[in-house]
Amino acid sequence: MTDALKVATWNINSVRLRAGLVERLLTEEAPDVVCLQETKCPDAAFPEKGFRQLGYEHIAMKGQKGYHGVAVLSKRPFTAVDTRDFCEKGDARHLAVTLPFAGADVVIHNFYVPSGGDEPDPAVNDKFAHKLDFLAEMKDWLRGEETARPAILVGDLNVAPLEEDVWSHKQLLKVVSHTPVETDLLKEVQAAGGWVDVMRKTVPETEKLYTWWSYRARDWQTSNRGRRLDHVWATPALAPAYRDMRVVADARGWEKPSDHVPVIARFEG
DNA sequence: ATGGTCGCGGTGCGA
Repeated sequence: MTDALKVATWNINSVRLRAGLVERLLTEEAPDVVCLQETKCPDAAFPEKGFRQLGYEHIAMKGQKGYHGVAVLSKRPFTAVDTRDFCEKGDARHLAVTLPFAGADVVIHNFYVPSGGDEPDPAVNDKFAHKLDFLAEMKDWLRGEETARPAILVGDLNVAPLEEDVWSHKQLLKVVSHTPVETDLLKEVQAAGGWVDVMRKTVPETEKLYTWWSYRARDWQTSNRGRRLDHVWATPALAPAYRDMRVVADARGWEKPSDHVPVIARFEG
């Protein structure tokens, strides 16, 4: 007997404003699990009714007013829900749900890593210092016991680690999201836990791959100055179950879009 | 050419 699991991740940039877009994704793609970031919504105001009506009856959320916020919508019940307060700032940037897949309990981590502001110098920019601290804490925590089991990590990591994860490696070397200090640190997080960057199993590192296009471009599609800020990782125990993934780039052209698009990964075991 | 656009909450801040 084989089991299949379709996991989506999407920085929605206000779940209340774009609940209709989430419902469109649920209807058109029917993922088993959707991890949302930047919900910008207190838990009491989360627009869950429409999601439940579409069969996503299991909802974990960690919201805060106006900023950040993560949530997980699922067709399958959770056996556990946890959150960790990275950097002890009280920010809503992490949720971990556990659910059954192929006879085992799989942990799905949903992350919203701090964006880091404009100036890539931790000495003068507290937001960039926070981002580096957050990534360092991920590196220390997401290893050993935490990664010795089947687990998936998704989310907006706000770092485009590879040269072909940005429209111009050279022009973005001093731009927050692609500076060497960040890309090196993100690769250390990956290596420390043995995490596999499964998106790059489907699209080789030599090919461009983006999940985000700025609102500031006149025409996102024509200028196509994208970055891969959203990621799907799997532990070595789960990586063999990975099948494929798709970046739903069309969603950048939907009405009143988020600046990020969904990534949907499929596992079979 | 080094700008530009969003969402939130309430006219500035974070992304």
